[in-house]
Amino acid sequence: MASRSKPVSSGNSPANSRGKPTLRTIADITGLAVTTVSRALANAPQISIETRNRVRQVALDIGYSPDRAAQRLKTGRTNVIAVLLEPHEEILGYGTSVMAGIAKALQGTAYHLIVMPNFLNTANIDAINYIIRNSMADGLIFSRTEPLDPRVMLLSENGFPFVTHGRTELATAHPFVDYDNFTFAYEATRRLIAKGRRRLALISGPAGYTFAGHIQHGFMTAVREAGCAYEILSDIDLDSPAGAIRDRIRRRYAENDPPDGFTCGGEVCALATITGMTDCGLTLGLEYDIVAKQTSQLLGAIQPRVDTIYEDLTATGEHMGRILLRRIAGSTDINELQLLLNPELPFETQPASVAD
Amino acid sequence: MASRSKPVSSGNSPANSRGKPTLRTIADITGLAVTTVSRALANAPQISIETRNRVRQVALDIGYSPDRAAQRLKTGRTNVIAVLLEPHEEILGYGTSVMAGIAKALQGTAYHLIVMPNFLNTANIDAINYIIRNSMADGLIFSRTEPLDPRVMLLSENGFPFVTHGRTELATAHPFVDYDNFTFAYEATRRLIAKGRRRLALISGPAGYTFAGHIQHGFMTAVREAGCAYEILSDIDLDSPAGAIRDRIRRRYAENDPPDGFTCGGEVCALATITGMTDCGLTLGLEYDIVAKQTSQLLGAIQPRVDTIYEDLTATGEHMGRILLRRIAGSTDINELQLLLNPELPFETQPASVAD
DNA sequence: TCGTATGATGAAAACGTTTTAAATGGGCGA
DNA sequence: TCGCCCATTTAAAACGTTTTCATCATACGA
Repeated sequence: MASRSKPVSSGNSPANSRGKPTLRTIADITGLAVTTVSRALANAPQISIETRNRVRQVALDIGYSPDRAAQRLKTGRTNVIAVLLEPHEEILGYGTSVMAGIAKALQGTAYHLIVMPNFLNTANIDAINYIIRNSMADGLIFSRTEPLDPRVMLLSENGFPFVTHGRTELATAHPFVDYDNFTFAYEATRRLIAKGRRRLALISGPAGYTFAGHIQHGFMTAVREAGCAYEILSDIDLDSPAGAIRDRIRRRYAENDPPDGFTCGGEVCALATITGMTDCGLTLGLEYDIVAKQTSQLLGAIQPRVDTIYEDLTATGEHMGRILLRRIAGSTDINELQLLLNPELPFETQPASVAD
Repeated sequence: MASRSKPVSSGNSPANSRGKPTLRTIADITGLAVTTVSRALANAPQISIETRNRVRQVALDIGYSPDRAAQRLKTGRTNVIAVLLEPHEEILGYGTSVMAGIAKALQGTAYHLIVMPNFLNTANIDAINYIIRNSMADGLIFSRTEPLDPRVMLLSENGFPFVTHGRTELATAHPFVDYDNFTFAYEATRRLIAKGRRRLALISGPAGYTFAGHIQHGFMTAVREAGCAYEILSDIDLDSPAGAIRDRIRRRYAENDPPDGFTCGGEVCALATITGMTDCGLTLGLEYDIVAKQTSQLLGAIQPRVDTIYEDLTATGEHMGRILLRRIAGSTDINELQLLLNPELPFETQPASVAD
């Protein structure tokens, strides 16, 4: 009894020792117990509806918000989503767009987005191990999957919630959002063919990534259907510095039977290709054409004559965020955890967008 | 006595209920008290050196790492740095570069980087208020300051540690990292003049931001020194869509005395300018010149004839991170909390880089 | 031999939550 | 009237740290 008898509504005592209102503050004001307040705020059915409302009102009045550290300590949930940032993502705002999307999905939830950059250019399996072992997040998002991605395997084995940007060829299904790069490359290449181009070249993603294979597959399917000459430009890929791509194009043009149509997996690489061709005295739309994947507004304005197919990275991020939340909430229904975005459809009409 | 007598080294008991080793685990293994273990790991001088080593070894062996939530709850420190992400930062990887730099500075420390995107296009004063009130981070980083930036005022008043990318004109000094945009614009414009250009135009930052003023000031100083004709292109700025800039250039060229030299504050805007001029039948390096600020490898490779002056955003981020850590650690020495990066010097030779 | 300074360790409380288990009191059937 | 159940509410423990204060040898000067 002598120990801490309830101060019975200490009136205007607004906060605790640190100055921030806590459950205890609300308890003192309402005359309820901390337990009750906690339950009321959690909307527990066992608390009477009047009490719930009263508590909520007081919480609002004094500007209460729960202490994340305490919640995390008690529940074991971190309320954190981690995104692995790759060096390649610096270019053209890939990372920023995706993160903006993720953040959008996380808006209004208790989740925060933390960024874990991968400095070592290694596969970031160590970072993932670290995150799992120290339970630093409730879920993980990363991009650029490989067909047999060791990161996916590690996470799957540990039952750690994650979503990838990109698919794998692993037996066990896992949550992902992916852009249909096959269709992209197929359609892009067909557009070149429709423009009358017959000697086609592809600048694809870096070898080893699943999406690079999809792009090549789409390209190959289109050129074989049409029976065109084709080549996949060696020594360079989407991640190559623009200068390297430009030089490669110049070199290629000096050789026999240069391409007259380019399927480019990215904007920078399209610009670099144009630069190289311009240096050789060729004009886009006249002697050759380009169809490129577009992920920003840059290309459309700079080079309107580059035909593009759009990939909405912010939407991708938003989908990944939503799917991850579902996964964390316990969903195992793979249908609502996987999403293949269609190059044609705008964001609004995508299925998962209306799912919740 | 009956209560919890020490299990005296329960041998191979590796972890707690949740499966993660804790201080208690180490305490049980070593036979020490939790207090002692905590102190040993904190390298407290009162703990004998042998004990410290032994504890550290055991911690290493069992893969202990402290629970952030518990630390945070107890100490009130979050070990989190928040960075406010602006919409404009999607373009050309500004945000990603800066974040990569910040993360680099945070590497090896206990700090995590969390991203708070600013969706409302408003001044993000609300987000900052939220961060302060709920003590969601130990420090804050944001960019694009205004001369009388209300965010800076709010944070200063609350004594909340922060670093800005950009200066203000407020009376009370605050930590910042800034690029010397005056010198950039001054030198850029002088280069145009040196190339013989005499009708100069500027595409500056959006009105209202401090750095836009600096750029204009540098530009004006150079053109007045040389007595050239000049103009600051109205209706557009660095943040304008590339298409808008291109159109504006075309329109301007249709009028009297079009410019023959452009000082561009960014790469996209330089490319858009080139596009507009090309549309008017003009060739870069022949009829006109451009000097632009470069923040990526894009422009150099695409348009080598654009003269550029480099701003290293990753380095900027790294400096901001380091300065913020100093500030959080309690430094009030304004000399080591402010840094004006010189356009000429490469990163390695900057003062703050060697400071620690 | 005693008291005390010293160097090392330990017990317990606290941070703010959630959760398990228990208490309270009224209503109701028998 | 009694016992029981239901609807609410509460007490207390726990999550894993850090920190305040206390304990305990041991050594030391007298």
